[in-house]
Amino acid sequence: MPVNSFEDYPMSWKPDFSKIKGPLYKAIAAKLEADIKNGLLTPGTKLPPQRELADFLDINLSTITRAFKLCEQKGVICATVGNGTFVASDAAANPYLLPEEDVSGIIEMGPLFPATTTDEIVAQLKKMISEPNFGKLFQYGRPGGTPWQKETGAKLLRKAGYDVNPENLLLTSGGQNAIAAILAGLFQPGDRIGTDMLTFPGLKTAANMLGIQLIPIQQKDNEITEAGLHYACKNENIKGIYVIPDYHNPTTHTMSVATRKRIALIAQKKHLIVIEDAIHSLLLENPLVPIAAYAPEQVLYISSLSKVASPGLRLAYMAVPKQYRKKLSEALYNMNISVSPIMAELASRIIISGAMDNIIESHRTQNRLRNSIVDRYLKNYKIMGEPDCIIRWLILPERFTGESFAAKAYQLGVQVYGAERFVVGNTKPTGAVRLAIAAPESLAKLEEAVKIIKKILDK
Amino acid sequence: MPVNSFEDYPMSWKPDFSKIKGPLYKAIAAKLEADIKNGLLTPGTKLPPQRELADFLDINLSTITRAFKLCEQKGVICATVGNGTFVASDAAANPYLLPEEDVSGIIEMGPLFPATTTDEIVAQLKKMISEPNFGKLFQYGRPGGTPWQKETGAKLLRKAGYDVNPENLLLTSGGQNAIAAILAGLFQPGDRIGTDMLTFPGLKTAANMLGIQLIPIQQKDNEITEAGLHYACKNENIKGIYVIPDYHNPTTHTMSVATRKRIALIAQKKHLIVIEDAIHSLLLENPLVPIAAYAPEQVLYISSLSKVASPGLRLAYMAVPKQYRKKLSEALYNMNISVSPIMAELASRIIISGAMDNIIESHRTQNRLRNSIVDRYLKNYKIMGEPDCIIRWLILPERFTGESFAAKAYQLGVQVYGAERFVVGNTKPTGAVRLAIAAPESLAKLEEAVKIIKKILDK
DNA sequence: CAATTTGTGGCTACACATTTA
DNA sequence: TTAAATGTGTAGCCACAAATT
Repeated sequence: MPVNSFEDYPMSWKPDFSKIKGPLYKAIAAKLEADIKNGLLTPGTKLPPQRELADFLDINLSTITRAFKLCEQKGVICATVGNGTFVASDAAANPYLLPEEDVSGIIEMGPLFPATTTDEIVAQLKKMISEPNFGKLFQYGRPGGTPWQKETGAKLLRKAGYDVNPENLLLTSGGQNAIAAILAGLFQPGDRIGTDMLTFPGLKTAANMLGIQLIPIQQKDNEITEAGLHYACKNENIKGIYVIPDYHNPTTHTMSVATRKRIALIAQKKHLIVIEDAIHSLLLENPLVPIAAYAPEQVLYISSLSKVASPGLRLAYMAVPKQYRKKLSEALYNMNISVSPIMAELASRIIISGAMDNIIESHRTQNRLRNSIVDRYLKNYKIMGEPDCIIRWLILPERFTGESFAAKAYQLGVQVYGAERFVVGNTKPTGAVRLAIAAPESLAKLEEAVKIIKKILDK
Repeated sequence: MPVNSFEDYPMSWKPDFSKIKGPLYKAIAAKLEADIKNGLLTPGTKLPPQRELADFLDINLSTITRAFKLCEQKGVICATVGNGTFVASDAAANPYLLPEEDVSGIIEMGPLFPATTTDEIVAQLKKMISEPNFGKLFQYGRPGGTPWQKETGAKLLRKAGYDVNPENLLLTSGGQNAIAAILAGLFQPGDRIGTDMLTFPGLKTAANMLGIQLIPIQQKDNEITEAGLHYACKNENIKGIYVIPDYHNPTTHTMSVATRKRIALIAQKKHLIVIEDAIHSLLLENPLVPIAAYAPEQVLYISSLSKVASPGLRLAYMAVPKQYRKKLSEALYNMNISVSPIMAELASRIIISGAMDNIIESHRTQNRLRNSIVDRYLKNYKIMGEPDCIIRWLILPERFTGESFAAKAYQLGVQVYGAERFVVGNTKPTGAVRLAIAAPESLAKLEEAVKIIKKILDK
């Protein structure tokens, strides 16, 4: 029985556990999660201090801590020493960026579809298929890729500004596959990874599934600060960081050389595992040198073909420091055994033949064209993103939140994603939406969508 | 300081923690793991009781328990109430069944390569590629597959004796991918899954990576017993089971109908998640009805194309009960986004066109031919496995362990895998080796390998 | 069948470090 | 700068239940 009555105290959460059965801490965690999911506790709400709650429930502080830890690992709350515990900002948002099942009537600017140029790929496949030994590719592939596939991969990465030894490459079934392998193979449940305050939702969902926590790192001008990174290392005990150096998803920001060098240096000193997602790097005409080049022993550099060549290839190249190679090969094996040998071979030929250059160039042309349409209509609004980029980041007027704008747009026939989907931890979401400019099936559809967006903004 | 001196007691492990820094339980766990890995403690060794160790080290019992729990989750020890704690039987074996990097001079009968018949597949691909809309397949695929791909998948599963609603199918990038998705999506670290005493190593490694424990279930005549399963539910608190009903890997056993029904019934009663790996089922001319058919709401049924069509397709069909569909789709998305749309389409056409029947039939013919060679030489030994099966399970004379035989065979130029690689928990490994009869590149090579094996046995 | 052995898991106690005021 | 607020993590206590003797 509580010694004091707390009925007068303003506590944001006053659960009742008088008639529960089973472990207390699990019941508390379950109730907390349920109350968040059903909207009783809204994102950003500050929970009562653990001590106060323990007192109120007349149980030990540690029992609350354990309950809260469970919820924190599920990503529904965020706790900071000295500051308190908060309901996570994205607790209510759906982080899975899947295309809608029924898209009739809706112009899709949500999922990150790239421009489509497949003729050269099909041509290469046709050539390949008529060769006498082609059938052999339907047998097992080599886990992580063959030496020649790695060599062509290295050739591609060089175009992105990273001169890597082919031996250090592993092939994966796409960028997401690489990320999942890194998380499952190099991290444990409960481990922490530092990220930008807004980041790629595929990382969020994978980390969440594997019980790995994402910690937003303090930023200035869209870049991680040195102090913020040091802080996260020392006080948040992060084991690694995830960054998107070029055309950041969703903010489109390209990281400065100074920050790249700084991150590399700190990573080396603190033995951080750096996940460098170069998802868009090949879209840049003159890519900056990646962090991986400054700290090759610390950085897992991922170069996916989805956005620069074709998502259907389901292929990415990952540069892996020697110290992590064995664990990562095993993780990839555990998840997929090997990449598709046909796709791996096809990709190699596209790279070697020079077709890849044409493909990338045609993507750029398409992207520029589409961005010029976007600019034509939205130039008076704050809209981030460069001509070669496949996304734009629209900062909204005060009166909108990301989600409210997205909902309005959906009503009028355009799907966009609000900032809430990209938010990490208890970062306050900015009022912004991401526009996937390459997703609409035609330029006309894109124009139609942009007009609708403009109309909402103008109103 | 310990009150008593334990120097006279026969303790199998007497670590010293007088000058450690950092958390005690972590130090204990690390030391234990290290002593197992470096061979100081051998597989099967009984460790001192937790109480005794706690007394000896003059610390609390719970601290030992916590340390042991860490090691148990890594799979290096196995604890049973009332019985004690043992070093895991496979703590020293390499569970990754990868082909050797340098295979020169060695006949490969280790990794589970299937027979190779690719002409029909290549022909289908050629037809497909010349169609006008082929290029569209290089865009993003639908996560989990398109409706028509699911329908053809259902058609295939019907051949294996499972009449499933296409809606309940998900496509995965192979059988291992399906397993990984199930483990990551439906289980938590620390959860337990019941298995046979010997099982597929790909399950072992994936479970190990994800912190999921495998619990061997008591068997009789190579089949899980009802009592054993009840026991595991009640006392080991298993959340699911993993079974290979047809041509079990590695023992080649095909499960009786009675046991299938029994497992289905218990699964329904105890709400077990049943993972039914039908990896070889399509190789049987008249497959038995799977467990899934008796308990469709409990069973995840996996039908991979690797062993019956081609590993290069990197494709499997998974029948998923409605209650698990969302979580599994998300898990697959987190690991791979989607299957390769080209491979999925190709597989569908192979199935619809009837080419799949020819492919499977030609695999059977090849397998029978190879098995007849094996039988010719080894008929006087205890060798399990039927004519259509791609593996054989050779029970060794007393004087061999699986590993010792495998080592001897390797010396003489044949790679086979010893029982140790398949063992779960602290099961005592039987003296046996698995022969992958379809792996040698030619019949001549197979014959050469079998001769060598016979010579070792005859000696 | 009873006593003993042995591991399990929940809750508690407490020292500590950081953040905020 | 100091004191109060607040979360973290290790170690300890204890009731319990299964397996063995």
